[in-house]
Amino acid sequence: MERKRMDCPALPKGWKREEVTRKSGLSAGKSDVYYYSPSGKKFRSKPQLARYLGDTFDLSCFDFRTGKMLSSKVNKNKKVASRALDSNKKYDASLVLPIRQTASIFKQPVTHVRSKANKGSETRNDPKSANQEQPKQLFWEKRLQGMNACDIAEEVIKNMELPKSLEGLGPGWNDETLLQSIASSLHLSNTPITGQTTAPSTVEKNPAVWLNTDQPLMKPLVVSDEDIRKQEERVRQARKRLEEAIAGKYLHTNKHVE
DNA sequence: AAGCTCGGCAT
DNA sequence: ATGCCGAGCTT
Repeated sequence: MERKRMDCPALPKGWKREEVTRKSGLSAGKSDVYYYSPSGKKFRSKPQLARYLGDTFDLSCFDFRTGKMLSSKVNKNKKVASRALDSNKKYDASLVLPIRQTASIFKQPVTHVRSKANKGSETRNDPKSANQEQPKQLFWEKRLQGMNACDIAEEVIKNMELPKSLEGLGPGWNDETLLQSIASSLHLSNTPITGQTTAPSTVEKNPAVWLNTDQPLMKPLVVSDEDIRKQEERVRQARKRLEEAIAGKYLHTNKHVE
């Protein structure tokens, strides 16, 4: 059987995966999976790998046997007690987002408490308060960390690449949080997305005062006419490829999807 | 001594 | 059923 150390795209660069089929004994035919660090150290279990990587890399979605990121593993550690204990109901913890569950395209307040004075008269689903600002937790986007879109086979879809002109801001931002932050803003707000207008250093010093929660955690961005023209061209090209694919001319050219 | 392999416990 | 790791076997 093959004993090739293959690159493992789900892990950081330089990590290799190897699958060795047992060729004798009671367990003949079964296989063992090993990983090799960039430095060549061998790993033979997920706990061993996790111990080594520590906070460096989140293995919670990582399937050791297949070497792929599986969304079915998301939230497997977390539990929602009341529902999880109700064994009659089918319940998938991975479907519960850390944000409100209502259709978020429209602003739908759940409960709005005006003041202590008129307790008992909170408005619930009051249309009048629908356009009022809802409080947002600072850096709430962090709760989206580690969540991924996935396809029907549960394989995690790689994050899209962001233009390098987009720069995040806030404590420990990275491409993942930036993308999630922008996506959330586009989804939740109906105002233009322009980024934070306060200097990044000022925001970091006192977010409670200077952070604009309507805007994503990114530095201000100017979109030029040139950018728009380029994007229009990309869309045009994509539509053309789609048209051709539908026409059946290129049934097997799904390599260059953008 | 280090690396490889399969058994077998634990889950 | 299979993930994990001990330990015997090979190099």
